[in-house]
Amino acid sequence: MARRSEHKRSELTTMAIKAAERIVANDGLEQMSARRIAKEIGYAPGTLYNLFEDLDELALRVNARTLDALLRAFEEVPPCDTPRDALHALADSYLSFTSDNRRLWDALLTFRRNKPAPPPQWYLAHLGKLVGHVAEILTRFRPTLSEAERAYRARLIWASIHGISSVANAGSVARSLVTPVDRMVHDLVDIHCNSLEGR
Amino acid sequence: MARRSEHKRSELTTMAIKAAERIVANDGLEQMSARRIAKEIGYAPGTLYNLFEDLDELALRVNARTLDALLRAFEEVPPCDTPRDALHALADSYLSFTSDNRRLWDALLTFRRNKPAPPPQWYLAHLGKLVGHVAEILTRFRPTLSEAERAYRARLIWASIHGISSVANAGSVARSLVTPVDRMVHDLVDIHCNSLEGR
DNA sequence: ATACGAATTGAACAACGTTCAATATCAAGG
DNA sequence: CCTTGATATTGAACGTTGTTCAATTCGTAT
Repeated sequence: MARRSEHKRSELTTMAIKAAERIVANDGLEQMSARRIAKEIGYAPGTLYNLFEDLDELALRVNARTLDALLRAFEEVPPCDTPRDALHALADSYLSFTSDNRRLWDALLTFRRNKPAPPPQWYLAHLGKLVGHVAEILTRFRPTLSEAERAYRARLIWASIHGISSVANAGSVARSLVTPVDRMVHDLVDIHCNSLEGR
Repeated sequence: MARRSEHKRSELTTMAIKAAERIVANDGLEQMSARRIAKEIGYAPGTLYNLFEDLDELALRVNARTLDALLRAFEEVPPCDTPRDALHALADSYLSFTSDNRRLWDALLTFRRNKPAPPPQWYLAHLGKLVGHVAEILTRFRPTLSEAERAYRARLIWASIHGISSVANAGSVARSLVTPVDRMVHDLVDIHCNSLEGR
């Protein structure tokens, strides 16, 4: 049976992605199975393989939407008077996003391709934008900093905060070591700011 | 067939753990399957369930050995003149351990119990010792710091470095953002030291 | 109306963790 | 030495999983 009239291919694709996203958000990445997605959109499992290469690709698409949402949250952070406040605002936005979307964020952190492959370029582009928000603030701290140094510094800040938050969010080893997360991130941002302000 | 004469239960247990460790170290956690472990030790899959509750328990035992090894590496770090050097030495030891034992460390970071359960107490004890090494150095930076504050500060340092290194080591999202890891960790340690030294 | 291409299906395959009745072996008691 | 009871071990089986693919069905163009 071919029901090409009910939905066009593109519709079907987004239906599948949204169903997968719903499953991940509610029950976690490990519950996102081909059969369950298929059931939720009313198609057979095999159909998914006409839309996507893998389940991996589908998971990547879900993660892409999550990254997009975080990026949108960043763009809605109101401007601040001081760069220090701006960094704190960004970090707060980050933290509240990851706690509001715990399972989706967890999926982003824990997802692994089955066959090792380099991350898609749009993935890296998204990350670049995220770090770009930090880098932009750095120009206010130190306008004379070279482009490369600013980018590096932004990555350093981003990675250290992302690291703490990921350890806290993941159900992994060291969760108990990063409590309270909020204060730890706040203090870490302060330390970075102090370091940027000259000394 | 019951071959109780060939190996006693405890021997069999360590045989299984070591086989599992070998598999993880060579081919990664995802290759550690009951059937493969059983084949490597020359027993049937079912036997493993006489020794361990789950495969999860077996994975935990493997991770325990990895944590032990890291702890031993920490204890072999030679003493340093300044606390700053001591922190750097600790961080270097951490980094070289995680890169020398990439897959084992990765297993530690990515492992998830199937049925959610609180981490065993010895797990937390191990982590406590790791952070204890940092805390000890902090007394040299600021002898007057209260016990609680010192512990918190140690966790902050440890978690931020662990975070960066885990993001770098994991095949996850943000790997490209944490290059070069060595320099990032070094700089981060320096920033923490600066912050501790007063400013 | 017919034929062709493509979408869809669902059964099938291999692999996984886990269970459990059946079996083989050991240790002890008569 | 044989019997008995307890326990270790097995391997087939179950229910999952991702993925494939021949068969089927539909839309569209001729």
